[in-house]
Amino acid sequence: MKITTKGRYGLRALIDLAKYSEIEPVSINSIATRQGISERYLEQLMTLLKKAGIIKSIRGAGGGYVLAREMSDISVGDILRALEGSLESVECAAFSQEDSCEAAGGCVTKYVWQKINESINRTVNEISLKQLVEESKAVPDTTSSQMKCNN
Amino acid sequence: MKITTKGRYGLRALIDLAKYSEIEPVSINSIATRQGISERYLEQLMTLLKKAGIIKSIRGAGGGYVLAREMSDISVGDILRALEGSLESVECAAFSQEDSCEAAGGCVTKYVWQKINESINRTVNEISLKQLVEESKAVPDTTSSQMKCNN
DNA sequence: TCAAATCCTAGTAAAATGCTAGGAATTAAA
DNA sequence: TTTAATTCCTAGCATTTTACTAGGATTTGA
Repeated sequence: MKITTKGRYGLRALIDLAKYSEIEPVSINSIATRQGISERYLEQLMTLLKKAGIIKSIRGAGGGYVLAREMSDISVGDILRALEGSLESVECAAFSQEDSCEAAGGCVTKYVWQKINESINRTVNEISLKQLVEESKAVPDTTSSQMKCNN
Repeated sequence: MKITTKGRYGLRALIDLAKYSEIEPVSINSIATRQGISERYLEQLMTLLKKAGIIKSIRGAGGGYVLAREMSDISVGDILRALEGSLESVECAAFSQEDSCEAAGGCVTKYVWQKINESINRTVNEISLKQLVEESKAVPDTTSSQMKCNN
């Protein structure tokens, strides 16, 4: 029931990207340096975010990444699902098709998993990247690379 | 971000235990058979539930387990936390003591993790074992050992 | 005494996590 | 046209976690 480094680093990277990409594309290297994340590892996270249509890449010298759409239109849910895969706490066949699970009728725990899933997704869908970027601009700028915290 | 077999099997086992322990203690073997769970593995889950004060054990022949308190007083949150450890999606030093984390002041993602944590815990704390047992009694009895589903 | 049960410690194969490594392809600028 | 900066792609790999299995000690009702 933990969010992995993919989600944690990736969200931080994306806030960083959003802040710095208004003028020009932001390179993996610059994000990695500011955030204290391995460049090679971050590269893989950017690929996931790109596949999900959250960021766009610009290749070649002077290239980098920019947001693929408005910050206000990107939710933390979109970001975490892109990075972590489904946020479902339990993946239950009965959720998509009741009859795809033999037990569905007699399964009680199903309701528990569904409620957890709904509450997680509702929560992360309600927070937009824009909110976080604004919060981040309002706050003193601790260079993350200097901190021990890896969340 | 997944609930493991500990939480999934353990919750099912506890619903089973609650249903069958009204008259006499229920043995690991009988739960394991009804639920199609490895006896030896279930043993370890029962230890976790016991340590958490959710069930009591009665040793020796004819022994087994019973609930340590009223079903209505046991939440799914209590059960899952006992089995999975903390349900926090991210464990952040700043949650307990703001100053125990150097980054705390400048950390933005912190708010995201906290909201996810709160929503998960609120959700599972609201569901009682009693509700699930009643639901289970109301529903046709699919022997879980016959089903492929391992949730 | 015996058998049914919990209790306790350890081991272990498979999967997931969190990286690292090497180089190919693209492109702006010198 | 070369060079340097960048993304893109595939693979490898050590460590940790998961999901068990194994062996036996201990307790206790019949």
